[in-house]
Amino acid sequence: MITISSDVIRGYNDTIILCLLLDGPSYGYEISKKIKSLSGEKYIIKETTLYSAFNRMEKNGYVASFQNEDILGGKRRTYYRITDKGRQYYREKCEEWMLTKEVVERFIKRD
Amino acid sequence: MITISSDVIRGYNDTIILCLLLDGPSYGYEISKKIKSLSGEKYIIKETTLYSAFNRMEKNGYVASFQNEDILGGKRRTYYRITDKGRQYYREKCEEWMLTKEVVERFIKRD
DNA sequence: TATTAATACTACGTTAGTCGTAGTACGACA
DNA sequence: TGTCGTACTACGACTAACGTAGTATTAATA
Repeated sequence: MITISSDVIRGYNDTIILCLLLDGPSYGYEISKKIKSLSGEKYIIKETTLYSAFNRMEKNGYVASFQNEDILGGKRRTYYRITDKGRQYYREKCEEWMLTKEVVERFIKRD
Repeated sequence: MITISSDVIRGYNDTIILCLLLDGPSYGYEISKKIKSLSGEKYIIKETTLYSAFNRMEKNGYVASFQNEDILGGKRRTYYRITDKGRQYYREKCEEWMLTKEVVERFIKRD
């Protein structure tokens, strides 16, 4: 089965994560499961990649984190929510994606 | 004007270069001009990126280089031609592109 | 004819994202 | 009691792309 290598998806990890956060706050493990299932198991993000993306994006102000203090039989987690700045960044990356798609196809399609 | 950042196209530089070499042997400067014009100036590859891609791909056996000994008023250049292995790699990357496109759109489109 | 612009590279150290490996800790279930 | 799943964190390695700089030849222009 063909899967997606980290090299080719690299530029879109942040965008994918932000997109999933549009639905509401989430945390590492949940995000990684969602990426796996929504991609039809074609892309499995590495834990280290995911958590370093969270750190990077928090530094950049695209996401904000909080702890789930109200643990009702659950485990302690670090939740992330998307910020307004993150929403803006997401929209820009979507536009860039449309453009990238167009341009790459101009080269790819000529086979 | 929106342009394409190196981060998002990163995974496809080699594929784009190989694609242009399908037309026949070429060299650095020519490839960079072609990328610029074919992309509608939306993507301008850096010289260092381009030449290091050539080196990498030659090491991997995707391209082979030769000098233009027969200079007729032209400059000395290093030409690259795509190999069979490179053609195979190109085809694989095209398939991976189709898949990546599908998967990324699954996330991007939900806005 | 002198100078500038365009061509065609090469060298080198830096940065940033991903990776591999490893380890911690808690809860559920058998 | 032990294993599996969950939910992370730490750390060093790797590599593609970057910025900057410099070299050398040819073509165009003043």
